[in-house]
Amino acid sequence: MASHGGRGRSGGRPTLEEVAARAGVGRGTVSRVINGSPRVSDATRAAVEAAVAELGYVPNTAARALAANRTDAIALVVPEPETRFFAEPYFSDILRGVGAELADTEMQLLLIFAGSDRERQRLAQYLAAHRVDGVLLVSVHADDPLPDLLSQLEIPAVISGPRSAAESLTSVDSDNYGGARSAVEHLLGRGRRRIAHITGRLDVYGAQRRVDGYRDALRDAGHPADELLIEPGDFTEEGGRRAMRLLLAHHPDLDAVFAGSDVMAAGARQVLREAGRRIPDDVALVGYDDSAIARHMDPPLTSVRQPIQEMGRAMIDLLQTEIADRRPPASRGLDRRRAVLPTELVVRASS
Amino acid sequence: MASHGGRGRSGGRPTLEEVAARAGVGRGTVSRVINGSPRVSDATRAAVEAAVAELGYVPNTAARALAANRTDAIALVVPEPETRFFAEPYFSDILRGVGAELADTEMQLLLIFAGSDRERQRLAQYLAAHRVDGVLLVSVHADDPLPDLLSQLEIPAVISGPRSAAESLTSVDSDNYGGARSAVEHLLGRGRRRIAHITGRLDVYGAQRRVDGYRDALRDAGHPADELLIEPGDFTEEGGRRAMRLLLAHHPDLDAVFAGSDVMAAGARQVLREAGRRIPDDVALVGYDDSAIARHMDPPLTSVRQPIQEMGRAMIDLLQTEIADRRPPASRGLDRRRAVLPTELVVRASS
DNA sequence: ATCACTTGTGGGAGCGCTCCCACAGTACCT
DNA sequence: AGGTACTGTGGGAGCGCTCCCACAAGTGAT
Repeated sequence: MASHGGRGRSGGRPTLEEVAARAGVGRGTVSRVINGSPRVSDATRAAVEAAVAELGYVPNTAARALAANRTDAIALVVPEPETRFFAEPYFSDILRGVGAELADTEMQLLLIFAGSDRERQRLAQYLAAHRVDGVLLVSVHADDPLPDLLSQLEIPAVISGPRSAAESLTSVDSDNYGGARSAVEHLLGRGRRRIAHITGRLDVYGAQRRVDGYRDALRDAGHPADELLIEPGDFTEEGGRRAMRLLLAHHPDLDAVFAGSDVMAAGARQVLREAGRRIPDDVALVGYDDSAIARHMDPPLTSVRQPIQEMGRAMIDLLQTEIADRRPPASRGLDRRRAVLPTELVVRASS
Repeated sequence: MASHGGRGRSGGRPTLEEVAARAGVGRGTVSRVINGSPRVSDATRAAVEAAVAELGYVPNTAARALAANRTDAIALVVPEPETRFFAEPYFSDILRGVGAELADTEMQLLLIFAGSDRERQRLAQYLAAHRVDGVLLVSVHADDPLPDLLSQLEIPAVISGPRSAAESLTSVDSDNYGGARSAVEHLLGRGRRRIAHITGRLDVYGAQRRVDGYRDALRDAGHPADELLIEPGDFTEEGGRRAMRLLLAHHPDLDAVFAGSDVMAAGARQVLREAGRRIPDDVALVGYDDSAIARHMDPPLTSVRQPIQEMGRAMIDLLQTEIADRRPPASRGLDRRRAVLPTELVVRASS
């Protein structure tokens, strides 16, 4: 286990060649062992592994990247300013999910913010230099040029939250439609009838799908949606407050609010409380994301849980496949892959 | 400006050699231009730059890393679980500061969490592979083995928040002692006399220094500190609550609280409010960090501002120096560098 | 005119790997 | 006996740079 600390006589790090000499084999064989090729006899493998341990050999990443034309690194690109990244639990949850999935890999994860023009400039340079094997995109707006840049540079990419039903990149999504439906059906089941919806940014496809789910749930239950009860938000707490104020002003009789995110629900809650409405007695409240905010809200917030961990896992899986597929200049099929993961309603005291 | 998109005929990315051929010069000359060497005539430089633009040349990072034995990347290592990273504004502030300073550099910043044993394992591998030129360490506890590992591997490192007065690594710090003094002097100036202190984790050197500043400010003003008014916290909100409860129970006559962080001040505020104490009328409250929390608290919190941006700048500066110094196997002097930056008291309604 | 230096330039060597071809050895058919 | 196939192995070539030596050309002192 313990490396004897015995480095090559030159004081530098040991190389493949030195390991090979020590193990009494050729350079190619050591390379095969290091890379887990099956075409090595057990005895040879053992000898090489012993030499590796004795010398404390660690492969030189740069040499490997140069020779193999891959970097073993992928980037998580957040096209938002850092402030939003830290403010929104969604991002850190995704990061955690991806990180967990990557933990047993050799892959290195890079976190790159591309909120400002300057940062985007840097990112473009970075991608042009092919410093990563693939890219994970989160929270991309409909008009963002990034996906085009990526396909132009032929860099494998997976997007979380497709930009539209016709998303051209491989994508991972949660079932926004189904999640919204289950939230509204839950409220209907609790006897609520005047159910408002504070939407997310409508240039985000997932937010649209939640509106669709909200509408369809009401319609299918025989209570077609009152379009006026749909108030656009923007995923921020302040947006939630603003929307809630408008809703209260125009529809004082509402008895439930389905917010497109927990953060907006938090804003809504504040306004409701200031208006003297009790939760859930007067107005039931349901959020989306099931973030830490939901658990710590007073009262605890019913919310739609997205399987973030699984989404991270799925993103990595798909990206690895893309990377592997692209290695030979394959027939880049039009079979864009797409994963949609189920959501789960977590019922708490707010509804 | 616009790259014509004309890649080498082979469809791959253009190489130095191709740029050289196009510009009618040798490979070495192109390399000199790319790396900004002054030993190139203006005419040649212009020709090379034109060729670079026409071909859309971007240097191959792996080849450069292999040949030059450097990676142009540094890591920001956070020896904490990700959750704490996202919960504490201090980290994101530091990240922002470092990121801003790095924006005009070619340097790439990597964010690495080393909270769990598994993550530390990975980090050790990572460092052993020398995948970064240097390391920025934040929030390291006194008994952490990481600094030793770094000096063993001879990886340049700068630590933010030295572990002790005898810190062996190059360090950047804010003037915790002076900051605490100014907070206490401010409270004294407002006529407060029973000033309590909720400390940070005392295995963090900066937290100790704040206690020292608190003590000395009181002593120098002729009101030696009542040691019982010093209550240990742990930088968390819950810790702030706990400490505040104890303080109120044992010292109901206190008229001011100096908390070692804004987060703890938020916890303290909650307990004070629940106990019916008005802020600042009954009890004045001062925090530390001047984070977003301080601005958004009700009432807004007086807090000691650390020049995070400047600290980030200083860390990068010092690290770059370390990296440059180490390039030739220099006489590793014992002249450990250390920067201490001044703090500023931001007075708001809470005091 | 000679020498000594400086400036700008070209290109060889080499960084530490991966990829792949060559080949020895063994096994199992014809 | 020859063919065919597969397994395990060694080592050459080459990835795209940087470093550095060599050297031509110019400059100025002797």
